Amino acid sequence: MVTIKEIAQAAGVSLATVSRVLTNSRPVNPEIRERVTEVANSLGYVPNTAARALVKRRTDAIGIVVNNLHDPFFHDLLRGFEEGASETDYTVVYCSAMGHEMERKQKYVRYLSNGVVDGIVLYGSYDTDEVLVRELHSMGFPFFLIESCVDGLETNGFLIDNEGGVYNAVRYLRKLGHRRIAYIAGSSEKRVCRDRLAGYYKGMKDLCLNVPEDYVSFIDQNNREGSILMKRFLDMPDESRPTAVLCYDDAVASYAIGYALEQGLKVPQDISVMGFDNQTILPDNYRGPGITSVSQPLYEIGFDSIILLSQLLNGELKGNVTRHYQTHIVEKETVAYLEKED
Amino acid sequence: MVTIKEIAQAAGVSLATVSRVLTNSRPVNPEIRERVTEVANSLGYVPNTAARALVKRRTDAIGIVVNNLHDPFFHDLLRGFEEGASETDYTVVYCSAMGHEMERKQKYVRYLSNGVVDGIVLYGSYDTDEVLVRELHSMGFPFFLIESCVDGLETNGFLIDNEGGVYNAVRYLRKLGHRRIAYIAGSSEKRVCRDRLAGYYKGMKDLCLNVPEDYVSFIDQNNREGSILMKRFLDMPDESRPTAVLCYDDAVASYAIGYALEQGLKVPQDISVMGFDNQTILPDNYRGPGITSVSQPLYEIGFDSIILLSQLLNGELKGNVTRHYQTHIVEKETVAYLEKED
DNA sequence: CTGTTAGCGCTTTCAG
DNA sequence: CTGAAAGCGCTAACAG
Repeated sequence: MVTIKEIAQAAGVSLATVSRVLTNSRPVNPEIRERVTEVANSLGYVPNTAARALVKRRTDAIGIVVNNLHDPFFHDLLRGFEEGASETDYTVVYCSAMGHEMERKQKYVRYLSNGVVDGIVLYGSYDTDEVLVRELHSMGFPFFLIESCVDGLETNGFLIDNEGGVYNAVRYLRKLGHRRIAYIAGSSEKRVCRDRLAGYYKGMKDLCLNVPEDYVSFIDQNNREGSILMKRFLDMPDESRPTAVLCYDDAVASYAIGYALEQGLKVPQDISVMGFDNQTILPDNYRGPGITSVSQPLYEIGFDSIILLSQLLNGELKGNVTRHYQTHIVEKETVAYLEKED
Repeated sequence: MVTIKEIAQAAGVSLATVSRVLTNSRPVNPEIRERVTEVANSLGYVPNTAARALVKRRTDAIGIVVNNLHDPFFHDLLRGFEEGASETDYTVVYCSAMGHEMERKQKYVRYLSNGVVDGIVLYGSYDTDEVLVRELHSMGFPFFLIESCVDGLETNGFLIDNEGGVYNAVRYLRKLGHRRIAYIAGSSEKRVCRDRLAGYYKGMKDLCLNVPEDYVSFIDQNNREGSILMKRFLDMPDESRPTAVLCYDDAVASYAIGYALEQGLKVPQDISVMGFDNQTILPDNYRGPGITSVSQPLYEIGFDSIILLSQLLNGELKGNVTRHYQTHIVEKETVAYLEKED
């Protein structure tokens, strides 16, 4: 490893001078400046991030921590992060925890938050993340939450109106004539999923629609279970079988639709299905009809989070930033108009 | 920020003792050990990564650098990286350069390679990456290349037999009766693309098949161009129109097929199309038939690269590691058997 | 078993 | 404009 000490010796100047040249922090005799630059280049000098971070207490880097980076759900968000990154001078690094693994997520956050990056964007609403958030908060470390918040803590972040999104979806289905609307819910360990489920209940209640107990089912581990949950709905007797299935997630919707199609049914003619997120890319190379979905602006959220965090780090932002994003329904091909119903 | 100094004061011991407790590096009186641990916890101590890295000259982290992390191409590779990461104790971070941006890639590599991670996995075969590779090499920094190599440099890495893969694809198509086989090639700035194209030419030559000049066309910027290149093939007169189009990439194949389908043609009945990579997820929510493809073991490559790099860092590997992965053809739905031809 | 001390590589006062 | 020196937070000898 080449250090500034070696450069100083080779150029016959002091450490301080080399540092000044390399960081452009103070005027230096042009001749010396050139000599030092030359020596540094010829020696292949690369500044030591750790040493610099230690003394400057800043790294000019931002970290992004998510679960399951490979999930196609992240496609749009990632595009946003990447575009955002190229708009700032910050170096951007990503960390991915598998599954719900909170230990690893914590490990990543700790690794990053002390001398590796200046700020963190944390994505996700697992309840277990609360520990991390509190830790970051009490350290006074700058961070930005997406889809997450902790009671009683003033934090910067973006929230999506998940409850309202599903609520509107229920109304939308009702307007198209549906009354028997079932729901596939996500893990109750995620606030996002609970909010969406609440939106479903609220919508059904406000529209005076009946919610039989077996109209709500939960994904346990994996979105693939969407297919078996769909089977349950389809196996119900004609008079009680739902005419529409609302899914907390496009991925689940894709598996649910996939199952129906496999059974020789037509979507939406035989059953309507609706998702959430309006993901541009779906898992397992889904090839069914375009999924009508509650859309959230994932690209913008990714992009804006980087921009805002960088402004936060530069002190360009006063006070806390909390932004609420609204959703809107994107009509595609999986919801049918119901002529009339009993 | 809580430092070990503060802990030392609060616990009434020396810095060294605190360090010993926290790193478990040496025997410490159990009573003191407990007291220190307690104080550290109550103060919310988190070790400073930068300071530790500086003195230990190791961070127990690995960096992965790619272009366009959001590209669905990376899905399988990412899964491999993530699984690999959870098998080791290394912290794994990802960096993504947009497009071909070599400057940013270099910036990331420099950032990482000095006090942030102990080793880097570099993915990609852009010719411009050679500079980075040489830099890493001359620094003596441990790194691992996927799909990349530099003439005259002994490096660790994985290579895929791209040329052989396309060569076999040509033979496969020929066996099914195809003689008029066209090729859509990728950017000639990537060695991978050049190798695949070479495989095409070699295959065509060995099988004594004619390659009219307009049978080979190049993607310029974006894989979406696959559709206009397909149009060119389809617009050719009956007697010279290719019966099969071989694409350097599944993404391109998906756009090419998409165009044909839009024109009301049937794939493979009207034209056969074949891709490369056997990606499980395709861009823009492709919904055509399953693409017959030359498969490379992306998941394994991702997984193994992490494992091997970690072994390399732990000195468990002697000499350089270079592994060659073979490809195999995965038959799906986009290639037809040609009854007979003129 | 514990404390003191010397750095890791770099930036940044403070003198000159 | 330049150099000497202090020190960022931590670990690793080296003494005790």
